[in-house]
Amino acid sequence: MPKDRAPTRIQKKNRAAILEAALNVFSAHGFRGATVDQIAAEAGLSKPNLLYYFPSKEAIHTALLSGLLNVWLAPLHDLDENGDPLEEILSYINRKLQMSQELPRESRLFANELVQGAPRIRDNLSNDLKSLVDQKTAVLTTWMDQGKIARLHPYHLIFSIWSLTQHYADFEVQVRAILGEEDPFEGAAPFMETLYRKLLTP
Amino acid sequence: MPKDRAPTRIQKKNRAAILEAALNVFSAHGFRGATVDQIAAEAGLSKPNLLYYFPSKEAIHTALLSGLLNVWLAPLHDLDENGDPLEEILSYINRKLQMSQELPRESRLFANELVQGAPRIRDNLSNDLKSLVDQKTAVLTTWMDQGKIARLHPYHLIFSIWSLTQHYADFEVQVRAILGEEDPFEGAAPFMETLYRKLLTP
DNA sequence: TCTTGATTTGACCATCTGGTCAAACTCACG
DNA sequence: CGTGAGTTTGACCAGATGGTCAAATCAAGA
Repeated sequence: MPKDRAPTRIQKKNRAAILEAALNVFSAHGFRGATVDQIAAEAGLSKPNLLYYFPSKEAIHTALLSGLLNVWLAPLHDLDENGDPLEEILSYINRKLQMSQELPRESRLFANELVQGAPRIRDNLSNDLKSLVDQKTAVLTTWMDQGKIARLHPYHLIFSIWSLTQHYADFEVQVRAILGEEDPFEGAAPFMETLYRKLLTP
Repeated sequence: MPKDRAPTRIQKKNRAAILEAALNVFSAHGFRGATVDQIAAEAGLSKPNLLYYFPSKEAIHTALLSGLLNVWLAPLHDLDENGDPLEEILSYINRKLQMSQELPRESRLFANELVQGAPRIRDNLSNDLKSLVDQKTAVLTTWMDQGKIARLHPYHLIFSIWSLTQHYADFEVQVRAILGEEDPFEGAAPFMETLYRKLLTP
């Protein structure tokens, strides 16, 4: 393990390669289903070499998840209480849908973890996520109080956005098995726009 | 392995115990994350004894999945083209939501499999599932043509129902982390009823 | 170029895991 | 109660897996 100095050129390159490989492998097979050998091979390193950069399989997973959590929550963070309510929400939905399209591995990484009870990120859920959601549902509730959007259960409104957008990444095989050649996102975007316009119009 | 005669009392009891235990373990840890020892212990059998009833870990998983696929698809199968369109769809949604509540392990079993690319049930998706969905989307399209429900992309309408209802089972930890003590399904049912009434009203 | 710290690796280890097998035990039934 | 089929188990195996370590190699600054 290198000293705690500034990372060298090689360290930067290899750490990045490892995290990229780990994202591939963990998102496709889950934590338990992924092997260190697999990640090392995909990163173009030997196993001992990989373990020179991260002390354990778990450490790689943790580094990956905590690094991505911010990326993952950014769209919700951006929801602006001073913007136009309907447009803000629709824009949030579009960003989430775009992330499902452009970052499906990240989506499945979290899905894998959550489906199995989130044993390695439970704390993040109860703390960071919970407080962010509480903050934003307060905004939603204000908008409802002002009659700017329809009155709905704010938590379930958020859940619906998450589940609908992430479905296309998390269950991509199923979506593709049913749609065949048709591009999932081409239909998804207008469907969701219609859905939330109808739902949120007071 | 016993002969292919009618199963004995002990065979029935043990096979059932194994499948029940396997449902617990596979749904909580995924195929790769589950161990035969774990399933055996949970079923109250020794590992060799378990492997006397099923030839391999994979065989248990297959038996479990194929046995549950019918249960899982039954609500969609029941969608009746001769019923009242809106009520039929709302009733389908309620049954799906109820399954999420009463059979969360089954939901997570499929979710685990799907998130990882459904390596063991790909065929079922492209065959059974695809044809059932095609059949039912035809019904939905007819209803739309007749102006009885709003015109929407029928596949995405189905996806939305799946994702919204199953979200509460598959990502239960997350839902609970955010809702706290509040019962998820108490809010989910009316939320979804409102959503789909607004969405489907022409 | 030399030196020193950073990087890489082959060999190795303990444990876990799916699966096998022969021997022992139990049960139902004539 | 004897017997043969059905059931259970301890001991075992091979391969996979996470991780270690000392030795070898490499890279960059003095």
